[in-house]
Amino acid sequence: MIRERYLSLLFDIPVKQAFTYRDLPAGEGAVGKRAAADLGRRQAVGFVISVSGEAPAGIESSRIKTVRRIVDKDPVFGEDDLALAEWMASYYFCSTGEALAAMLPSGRRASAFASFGADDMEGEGVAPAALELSAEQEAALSAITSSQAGGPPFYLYGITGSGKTEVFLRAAEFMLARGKSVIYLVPEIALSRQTAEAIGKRFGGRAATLHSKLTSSQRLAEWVRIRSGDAPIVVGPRSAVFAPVRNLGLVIIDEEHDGSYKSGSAPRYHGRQVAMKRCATSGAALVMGSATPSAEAWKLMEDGKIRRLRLSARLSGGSIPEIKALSLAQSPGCLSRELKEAIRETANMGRQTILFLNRRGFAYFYHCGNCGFELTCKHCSVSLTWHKAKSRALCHYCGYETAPPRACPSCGSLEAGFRGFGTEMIEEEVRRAFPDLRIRRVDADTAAKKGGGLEESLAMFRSGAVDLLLGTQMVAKGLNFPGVRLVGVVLADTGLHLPDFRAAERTFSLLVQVAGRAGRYFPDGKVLVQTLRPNDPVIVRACALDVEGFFAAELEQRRELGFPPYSRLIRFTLRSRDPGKAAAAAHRLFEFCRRFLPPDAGILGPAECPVSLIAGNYRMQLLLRGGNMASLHAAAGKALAACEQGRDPAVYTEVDVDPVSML
DNA sequence: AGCACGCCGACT
DNA sequence: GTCGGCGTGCTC
Repeated sequence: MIRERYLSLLFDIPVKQAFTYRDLPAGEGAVGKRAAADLGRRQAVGFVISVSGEAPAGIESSRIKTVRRIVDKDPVFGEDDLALAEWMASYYFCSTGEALAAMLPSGRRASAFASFGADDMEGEGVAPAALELSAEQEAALSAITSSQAGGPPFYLYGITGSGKTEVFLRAAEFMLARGKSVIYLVPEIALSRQTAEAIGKRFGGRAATLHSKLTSSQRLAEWVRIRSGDAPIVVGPRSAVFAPVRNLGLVIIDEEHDGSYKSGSAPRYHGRQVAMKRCATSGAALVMGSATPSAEAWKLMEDGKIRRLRLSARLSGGSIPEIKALSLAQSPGCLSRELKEAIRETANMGRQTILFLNRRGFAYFYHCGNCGFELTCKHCSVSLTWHKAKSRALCHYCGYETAPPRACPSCGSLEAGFRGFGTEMIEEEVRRAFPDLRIRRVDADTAAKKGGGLEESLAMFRSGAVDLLLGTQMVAKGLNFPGVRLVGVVLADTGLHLPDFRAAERTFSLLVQVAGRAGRYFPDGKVLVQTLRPNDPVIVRACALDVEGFFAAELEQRRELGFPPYSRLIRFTLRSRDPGKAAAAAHRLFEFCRRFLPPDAGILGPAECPVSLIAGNYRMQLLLRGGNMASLHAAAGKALAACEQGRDPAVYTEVDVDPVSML
């Protein structure tokens, strides 16, 4: 008689516990495969992490169900993958099942794998012509190719157009030639088409690209192709860091500073952190690059823990464009006289303009000039934004909308209304000022329309059918087009005063990236930055492209305030319908943290989150801060475990290790 | 995370 | 009297 076999399954649920099932009679269950099973009243796919002949202790035999079906013929994860998932689970306080789900192809969202064949390459070519490398590029490449396993990571630091991509590609070629695999991370595949195309051209059928618009069968097929070794180079966003390549030799992180490398939902991992872990265990090299490194990376370079490879020369003779800050303080509208003149001049030359804005909507907030009242969302605490096309005020967090009051609801004054700059408002002003120009607006609203509003707009812009492109960060894609001469940043300081210690870093980075790209693609052009504070050092240094100066000042400030990179953070968010319960839970957690925290570490809060109410949930936050992540982490773990006993079930606790966004 | 069970407000 | 809101608890 065949002995019964028991499978231990992990599921993609926030439950840190394995579930035992009986294997099918044929005994197909094996470690590393997925199994469909009844979990409660629903069916779910779990990951088999162990097989045993012994009945498990601590559960009556009658409660053990039999697995419905074994999904995979061959295992989809191995011991090393499980080890990585377990590391993620402990580091990011998620379940191992959630970590595995993020790593594997049928995981809930995003990550899809597609082959990048020659037929996929449309659009203007990114010349893969094997030009000779500059001396700096050569030096950087040889530093990377001669590195030893276990050595420090490298950082290609240089302005846009200094040839980082070419060094990345050569380093990749070097690894492939030695039979090793390469993972090439890019911020968001939609925003990195150029890079994806360059890699597709360079490596053809050996490259796989990940993106979200694929069927699950295509996904799995590509995943198998990568795992089999047929696609030794993989390009994709943060989830590509899990690509099941064989014999990993190199991980590249392009635009390292980009916030999209940090996952916004469980498991809240950082692609850079996972890459470091994978490289450390596999002995692969790690190379990052950006014109505007993150403050964390900059500090590591200063300390010599990351090797900085500087690319200072601008290739192909491109010069840096004129970057000028314009004060908007006196201007009645949202376009200064000088910006209007530049738009006119550009149009007269038959060239194109891009206007940048980092906020959507017609206006920012409802503001009463008499009593100072602001209209905010009744579910969330953020300002409502006026959408003229809908004639409604709406909340960008929960979607609540309402008709805006004519008079101030607080004091009845008629001096109340919407103030600020949004894409719609600017569109209106630009259209009024330039009725003869063909203007197109691109933002989250227009891009969300199916039929590819964004792609269509960009195609029109590229072909010259549009004179002026207007929109949020996503119009950055248009910066690659040769017809562009003028880039206007409508209000540079909008992000500067957010309640986030990284606000200056992000504003600086955005401005330098915009200016750098503008310079790369139209060196004869102009970048005009409108600001209410033309003398703000962040704006001044951004306009001067003074990265060193910015970080010298910024790091000094971070050091004084004790923020990263001079400390590490763990953020707890406690949310509940009931503000009192959220606050009580936050205080309870605070007490436990205080008990377990080492003396050199501190606690910030508990305090209301900067956005204290989202979709009817009150949010409190608690920040643990310390110089040593290991002890901080241990204390957080103990505090959370202690909180489990007698916790209020009406409060949800979220943990974010190394948070990137504090909003 | 789902998903059901369960206990309080406005409808045929 | 029921339909349905979402608060609470469990999942081998």
